[in-house]
Amino acid sequence: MALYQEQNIKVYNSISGEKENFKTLVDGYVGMYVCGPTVYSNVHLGNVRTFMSFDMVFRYLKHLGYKVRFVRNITDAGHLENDADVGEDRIAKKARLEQIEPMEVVQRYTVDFHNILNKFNFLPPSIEPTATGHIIEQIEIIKTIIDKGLAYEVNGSVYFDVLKYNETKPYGILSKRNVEDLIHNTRVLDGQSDKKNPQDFALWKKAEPQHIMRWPSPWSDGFPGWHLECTAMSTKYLGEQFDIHGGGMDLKFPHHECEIAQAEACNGHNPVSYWMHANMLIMNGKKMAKSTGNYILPNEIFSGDNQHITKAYSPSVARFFMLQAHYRSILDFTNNGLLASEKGFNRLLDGINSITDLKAGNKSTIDIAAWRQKCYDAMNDDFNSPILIANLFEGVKYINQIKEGSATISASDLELLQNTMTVFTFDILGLTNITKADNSSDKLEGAVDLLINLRQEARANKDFALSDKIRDELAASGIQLKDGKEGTTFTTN
RNA sequence: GGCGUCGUGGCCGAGUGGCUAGGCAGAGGUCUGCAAAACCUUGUACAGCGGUUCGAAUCCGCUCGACGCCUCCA
Repeated sequence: MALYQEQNIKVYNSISGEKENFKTLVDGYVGMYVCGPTVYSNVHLGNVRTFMSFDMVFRYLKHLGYKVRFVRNITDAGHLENDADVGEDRIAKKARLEQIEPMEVVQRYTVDFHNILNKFNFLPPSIEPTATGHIIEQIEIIKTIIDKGLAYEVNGSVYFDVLKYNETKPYGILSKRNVEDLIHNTRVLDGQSDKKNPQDFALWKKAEPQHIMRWPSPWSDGFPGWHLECTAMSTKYLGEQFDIHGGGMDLKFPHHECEIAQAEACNGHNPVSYWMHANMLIMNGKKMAKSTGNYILPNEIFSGDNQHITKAYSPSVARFFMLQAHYRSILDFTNNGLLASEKGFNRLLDGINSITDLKAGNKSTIDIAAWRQKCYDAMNDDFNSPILIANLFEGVKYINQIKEGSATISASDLELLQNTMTVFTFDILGLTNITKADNSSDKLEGAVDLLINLRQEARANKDFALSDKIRDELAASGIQLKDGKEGTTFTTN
């Protein structure tokens, strides 16, 4: 029996606004699509948070024994500067600014994206398709929607007819908007005279003569609309209906709303069982966004080279910081928050790393099985990582109590404790055991051990001037000695 | 203006109609030659005003405030 059959998983569905029991379309399998980045500049920390939330979801579902096909696309074309649908393609604009080929921009920032995600210990998705690799599929969908009378062509561009669609299927079910409001509240921008109505959106755009990124189509040489890419790729790899569609909260409208409309128009049914939206990472109380300049790059966190932070933080500390908040909550990025997370994370690792020193007794004074289930309950409740982390600290408390002798544990429970701590911390939360890796530098360890021994001798001889000199000078070069019951250890920073 | 989310103790951040979130910081203690570290214990709370209820910080209404979306954005 697979783990997922033993657990009662609830997922918050954006479309209903409620936590729902998680039931997959095909038993044992999960199809999950997440909107990936537009690769026109370096990925910032806010982007990372969204992808990290779904990395955690992916990891947990896999842990539960589901066979998960996780598709996360790369948007490498079709993303317009503004939604009047008259803007320039973002990639093409960047290419012209930097005097390089559009695909060079795509390549550079795709590599950057993967590098950053690797540093954060992301699992690779099952499939990572690109928009430009699916032009044919997108054209086919447009043809179908036109045939059904829900899209129209004007001057080589094709637009989705929102009002026509709304006559049979409600437009706005995800973002809780109605077309009436949209008509009254959509800003009228210059240059969108091609559209019948301002709320219509582009499925295909004719390329202007100077536009470099272009593909042939029945309507014009041009490029596909942004919303259509995700419909084409999710349909191709996950089918007309699949289990989970994720993305940032800011994509709810219009992007995901348009996806629903396109899929309904093309295939005749709702494409997605569970819509999941990760909330924003903010800084200085404002949304982190490339377009406003209010953002921090992951590499700046690793190097400490940013005005908003006082020191460098490891990727795992940043990951821990973000997972300490629920994925549906807004999270405020602060230096104090990271400092607190760093200390807490180190405490968690110290606890885990000392499990191997614990000695089993005859019986357990702690109910490990119940505690383990609490860890599952936390994740089952809409992937509540903050509660899980609170439970892991409860585990650290158990470890310390056993170490101190105020609690005892049986051999089988000890194994369960260790397994639970490591599985949830490393496999599911995706954190890495950085202190262990750092201290495995053998040469340093040998040298410091020598000094530790010299200091012990000095202390035995009550030569505290020498012992303190060794301690202080090591500290000055970033090596901190820790006197414990079992002898002296050290950490580097 | 419309739609939506939120307002928790010094800070971050969960959750909940009655029963400890957790982390960091603070306080006390254990250990130590002294420290540091580590560990143990621990106080302070649910924006304001009304209402529902035996009971609300948790539900409802209003007020104030913050943020997001409504235009590209994870």
